[in-house]
Amino acid sequence: MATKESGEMYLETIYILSQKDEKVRKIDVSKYMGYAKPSVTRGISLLEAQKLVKIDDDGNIVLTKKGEKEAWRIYERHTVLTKMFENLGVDSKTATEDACRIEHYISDTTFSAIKAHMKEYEK
Amino acid sequence: MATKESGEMYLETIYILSQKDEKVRKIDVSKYMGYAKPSVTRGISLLEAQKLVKIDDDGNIVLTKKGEKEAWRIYERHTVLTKMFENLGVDSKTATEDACRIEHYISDTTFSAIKAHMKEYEK
DNA sequence: TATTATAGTTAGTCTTTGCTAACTTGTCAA
DNA sequence: TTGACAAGTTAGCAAAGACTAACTATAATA
Repeated sequence: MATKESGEMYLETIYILSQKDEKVRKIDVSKYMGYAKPSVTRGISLLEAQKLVKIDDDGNIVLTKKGEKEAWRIYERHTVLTKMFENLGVDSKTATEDACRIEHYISDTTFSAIKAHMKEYEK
Repeated sequence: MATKESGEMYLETIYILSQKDEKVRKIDVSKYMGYAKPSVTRGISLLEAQKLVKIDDDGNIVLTKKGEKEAWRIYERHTVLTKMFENLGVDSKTATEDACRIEHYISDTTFSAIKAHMKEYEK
């Protein structure tokens, strides 16, 4: 899983957009992330090279099994971290922003510990 | 405080080394961080330009008031985050590694919330 | 004093990841 | 059919931040 921050953001965006809309094109990613079209072209092509997404015949971006798994991994970090920060009293906006930055840097070990703690806390 | 990850790591390293040894030179930073000497030369010169450190007549790196404050800010994040992860059951090594990556990305707001929570928890 | 090792610098390279400019392609309407 | 617009690509630039190679300068020792 050598995906780094930039790639992870593209992946997460594709994941989020495909929850909302059935079809995701590069222009959607471009608009959502606020990146120029050529940046997206390249960003996505790197994901393609890693077999994380493919482009179907109509030009839609489709997550592969592997991509889906990885995207979920990041998205889960995002939601759990956001929740944790909110539980600590941080406002929604800041909690999301921080989660969005930190999600790329937390190890599996630490994330598991956080998740376990949250589960406990929920009770 | 527009210092970013790389600069923050140099600053934190200087801070840590100056706790241990009275004098800190670039070569010490180089060895501690595992970076090549020219990288350190430039890294430190960027800190100088921001008035975060200065080089005294003997070539020692000295934190300015501003640098000291900023270094402490980062170091505190480091220690508090490490402690938090350890409290959640994460092993020392992983806790430190994660803290070290995350310390650069956490907002003041969220960090304050974490600190408050830890203080509560200590009781 | 001359030699040598260590610290530090200069110059220039590489990778990542954003950008703009300008082109191509495909669709839809006048 | 032609014109125009939107999506996407190609080519090349820029900044950050690491690197190596090779130089200089300082300091200690034979």
